[in-house]
Amino acid sequence: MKRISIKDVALKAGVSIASVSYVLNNKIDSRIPKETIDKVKQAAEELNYRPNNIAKSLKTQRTHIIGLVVADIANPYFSQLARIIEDEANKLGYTLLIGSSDENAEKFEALINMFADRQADGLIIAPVENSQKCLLKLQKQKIPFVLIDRYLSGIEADSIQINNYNISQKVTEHLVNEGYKNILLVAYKTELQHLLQRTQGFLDTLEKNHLQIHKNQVLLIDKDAIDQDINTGLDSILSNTEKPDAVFFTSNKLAVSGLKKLTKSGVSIPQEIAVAAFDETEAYELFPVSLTYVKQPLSAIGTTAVQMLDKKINTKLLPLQNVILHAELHIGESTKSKHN
Amino acid sequence: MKRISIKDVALKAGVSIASVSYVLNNKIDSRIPKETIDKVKQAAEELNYRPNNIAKSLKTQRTHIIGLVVADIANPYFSQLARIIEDEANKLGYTLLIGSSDENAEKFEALINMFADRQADGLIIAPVENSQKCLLKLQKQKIPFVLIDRYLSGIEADSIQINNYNISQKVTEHLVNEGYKNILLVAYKTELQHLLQRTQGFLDTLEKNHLQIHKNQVLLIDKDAIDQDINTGLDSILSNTEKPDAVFFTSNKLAVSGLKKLTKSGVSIPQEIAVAAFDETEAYELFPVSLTYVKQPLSAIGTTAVQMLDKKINTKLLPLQNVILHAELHIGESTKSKHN
DNA sequence: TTGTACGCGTTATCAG
DNA sequence: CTGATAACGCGTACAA
Repeated sequence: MKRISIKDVALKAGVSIASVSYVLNNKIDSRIPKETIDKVKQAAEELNYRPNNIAKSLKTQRTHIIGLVVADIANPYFSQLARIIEDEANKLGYTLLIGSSDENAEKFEALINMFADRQADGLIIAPVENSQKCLLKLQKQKIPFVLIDRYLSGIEADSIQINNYNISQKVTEHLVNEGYKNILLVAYKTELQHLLQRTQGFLDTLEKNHLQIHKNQVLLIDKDAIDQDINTGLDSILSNTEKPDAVFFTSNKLAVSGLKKLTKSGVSIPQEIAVAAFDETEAYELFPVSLTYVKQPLSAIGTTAVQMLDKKINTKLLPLQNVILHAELHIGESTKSKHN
Repeated sequence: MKRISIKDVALKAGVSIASVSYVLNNKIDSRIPKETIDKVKQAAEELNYRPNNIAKSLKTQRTHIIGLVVADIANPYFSQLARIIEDEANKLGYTLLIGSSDENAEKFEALINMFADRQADGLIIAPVENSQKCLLKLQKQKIPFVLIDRYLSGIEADSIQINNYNISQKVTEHLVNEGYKNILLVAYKTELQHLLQRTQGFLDTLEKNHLQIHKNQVLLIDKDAIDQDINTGLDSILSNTEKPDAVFFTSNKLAVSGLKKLTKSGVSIPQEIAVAAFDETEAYELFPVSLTYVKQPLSAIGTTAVQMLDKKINTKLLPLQNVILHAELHIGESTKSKHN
């Protein structure tokens, strides 16, 4: 019981291979008699013919595969996004290949190469630090791609970003307005632009509000040792005489780790310390206090990414496009002002 | 700047394409002179030759692609599992294709067909209700697959399961031993065997301990309306005179939804009602009381699934294998006995 | 409508 | 025994 090929269909229908191909691809410009069409369709049906995508790809140079590179598919931010991308990709006739880079430039490059070797039609990429050369290579190879979540300085590429600087300002402003004066920012040690913007938005807003910035204003965390750095960092800061009255975590993982730590340290939220976080995750829902957090437009990011990529795949020489989508601030009890 | 093909390498090295193929695939049985080997390797290197996987697949009938069908990649249980499977698959030289079925038999079939059309070498599948015919078709097509998480009655297939019945007994026994006498089970309305076993393990343990089973002992939830069903279900049960003193949730999503509801209803855990849950998720960590939960051996499930599948792909006529892995009970504060 | 070259490796076969 | 030739896998699309 071997695979049914187009040849078998042609034989059964009593027509040529070419006719079968035309009929099955609806390329009936050259008016093929209705009779032939019916014969072919019936034969294909009866034999349960399934075209061989591999042969098709070999000839057409298209695979209808989209590769998605995320930092870690186990991170809810990326798995939620992946799900949205999967659905949109399927809708447009693509199959999704997913890979996790672990924020590691070598793994990242290996993934990109793997996707390139598989001749994915295009890539949706959350780039990691120091992946510029890799992306440049991709551009040289003319493989269409769209950056999401992050972008890199020194790379001119299509991208979808959110208003990181702006929303970070908004969060900070909200905290300031609620009367918090010593706000701690917890951020990653990183050179990723989108994360630096979050920090910058924070700092600029403090300054704008004439709050002086001291050296412990920002706690930097190594992404490879989150729990540990949070533990020692917060321990040190909490034992200080000048404890912060609010903490702003710039990612979901930092927030989850930080909230665990604060709880374990017996800090009451928001009475003792207020908390604001980035991203949205199931975990926030089980925290006893409803959180103030930055809600990213995941659906829009995912669908836009796929649609942009699809357009790039089908159109040569499209002008670069950098879409900025807007995250919104969701206000919860965790930043309820002390003086209200 | 078009793709470099094997022909280009042969030309540059001054040998035949056959020799290039042999050298690059390390098929040097027929002792090819070292000189030729070096020339080929150098030419390939200089031209930066990348073999065309599509052409290779067309000939060899192997794609080195594994398809993974989960209920929803956005569910942390599946995304964590997917990550493990991804890593193991890569280690064995496969690329992972992921699809979400939404527990929907039609989507499920569409995914399976898509993967079959892409000629995945094998599939790792979390089957949905009423997908028997689809799996039988797969067997007829001789596409190797391994079932995970669930299995279906009426299907003889390789599978990896956990000790659902047993661990459910263990959880129930733990609750009984802690002195709880009116335990509510929250489970899905379903015919999926692995979930029924969880319920059965629960019921049998009650019986064994001479606890009478009343009609509200099990709250059945529609998977498509979890929050809603949990809300109304728990409302009704909590307003009863005979309130349960413990609740056992049989999945992570049920637990998260249920814990939200219990908290909102002002139920104190475990003083008023104890809670045990299934699966492990980040969300549990932010719940103010450390939870008692069933920890599935995700790593073992993922790696075993890939290894079994790999073996099936490479060996015809392997005897069926049903691996049972053991989940463990993790005991937290949420089931701390009242009389201690 | 149809014959057929082509996309690109793999591997059986055969000549040197 | 080395290594080149060519059939093959299967659709696509141009030329006839």
